[in-house]
Amino acid sequence: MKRTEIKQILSQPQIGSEVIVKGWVRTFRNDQFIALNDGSTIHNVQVVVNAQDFEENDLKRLYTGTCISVTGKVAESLGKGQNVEIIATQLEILGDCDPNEFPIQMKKTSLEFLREKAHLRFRTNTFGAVFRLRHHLAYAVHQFFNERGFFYLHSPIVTGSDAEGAGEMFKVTTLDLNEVPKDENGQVDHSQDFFGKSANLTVSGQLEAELAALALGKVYTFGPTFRAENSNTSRHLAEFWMIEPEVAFNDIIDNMDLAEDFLKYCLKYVLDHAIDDLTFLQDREAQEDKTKPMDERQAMPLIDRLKFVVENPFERITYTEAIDILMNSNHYKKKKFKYDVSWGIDLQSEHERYLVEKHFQKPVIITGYPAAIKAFYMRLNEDGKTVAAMDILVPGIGEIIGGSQREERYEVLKEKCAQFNIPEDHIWWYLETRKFGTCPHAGFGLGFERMVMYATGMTNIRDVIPFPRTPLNAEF
RNA sequence: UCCUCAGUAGCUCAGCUGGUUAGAGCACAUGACUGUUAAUCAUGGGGUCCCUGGUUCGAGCCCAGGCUGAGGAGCCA
Repeated sequence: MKRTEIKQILSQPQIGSEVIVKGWVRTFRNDQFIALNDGSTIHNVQVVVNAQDFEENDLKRLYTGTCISVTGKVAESLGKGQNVEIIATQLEILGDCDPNEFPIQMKKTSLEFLREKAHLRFRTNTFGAVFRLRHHLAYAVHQFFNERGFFYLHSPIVTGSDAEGAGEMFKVTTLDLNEVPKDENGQVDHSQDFFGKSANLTVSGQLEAELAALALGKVYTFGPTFRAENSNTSRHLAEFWMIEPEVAFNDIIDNMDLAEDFLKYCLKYVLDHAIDDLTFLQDREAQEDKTKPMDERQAMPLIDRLKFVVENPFERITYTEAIDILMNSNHYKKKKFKYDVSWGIDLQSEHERYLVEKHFQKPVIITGYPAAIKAFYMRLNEDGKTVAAMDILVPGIGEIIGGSQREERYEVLKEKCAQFNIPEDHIWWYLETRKFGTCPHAGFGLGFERMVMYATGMTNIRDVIPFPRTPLNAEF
């Protein structure tokens, strides 16, 4: 007989049928009731063992974490906490779990502690819920694009390009680091390296996605991305997953529509497919909030927040309007901003938070940033001083999406390269697409973990990726 | 990288103005109970007070340096 997953037993119970369930003990209460979880759902199934039917020595091995296989009959529960339970007839211990060594307990443990036990934290309700939700979101990403005729493009992870300037890069080399070959100028001689030139881990698949979009029409990337920045925040990782759609013939308005539809689709998908896990995380957040001061608590419960985003249009404003709102705010007049506001500045975190969390209290799309503070490939507007860039800001997270209409005009792009000190021979292949059948196109980048944070309500990005890579942390 | 805060039992934490043998809850062991819901009750074992150095008659507590973690900032997704 094959095992039945707990999710199925709980959702479609067949009273009286014999089943085999396998999983990990969460609690063993009253020497009689096992709360068993197999990961298929946040919920446990209650297994009832009558002491006289089993070896006492076996029952003594049932600790939190013990892996067991149970044969038994599905029955209506006599207790109050559950509808069905399994009356055990056979019990096999598959894996013992010494409670004196196993660090995970059913009582509260801090996320910081569990982060140091990354190999075991999957066994907690919280991380079980988070990683099931992460899966659903990833699936929703592919489904969204597939339904709209996009092609999934695998952009390279190792790249010889260092032109994007999106951040510090991790070097990839097979040179002997103890005896690095040098050229006549005393520089590292990468001609002897694996690729015959210096290579790095990618910081973005965008440029490659543009190449493909200018032939396939609509593409998206969804893969790991690496930044060697020494960032120590709850919103940054050295290795994270990024989604980058790129669409030929789209302008900045189409781009905004796509991004808004995309976010709403993914959040609606988890509302429709993972409500149990969301409910657990919502309750967890509510518990957590009770320990916080009033002004740090969530204004809305998690599920309501997600529904609100799904059901309401995002606010769309220009950078210039954003600056006006900030300068006319009481907050500004009372000099509560640490950084001053004037046209031309890069918006600081405090400014973005004010706009999103205080002024609009909903997701906001800001467009038309000054050209000087944005990347070289963004399309110059007719005013000659702003670019067709867009950032989507959400409450609690800040920037979740950054995108733009791309500069498709060869001469303008060459001029921008010169302004940004990007040697043309480094990205000659990118420039060639503007020479051979160029067309307007647009795209954006979304940090997948930021979306997982928003959907789960988790407040530290290290808790929404299985094995977070951050400065000084690559143990697992 | 900068600023702030923290580090005490396996976990979550308390520890007064520097003063005798460092505490609680959970976990664990033993026993009781046996339809429990993070079961409950009783008893018990369990400590490199982050590390190094200093001040002091005396340091978990004060000082200096370091390590680690968290929050915020910058960079960004």
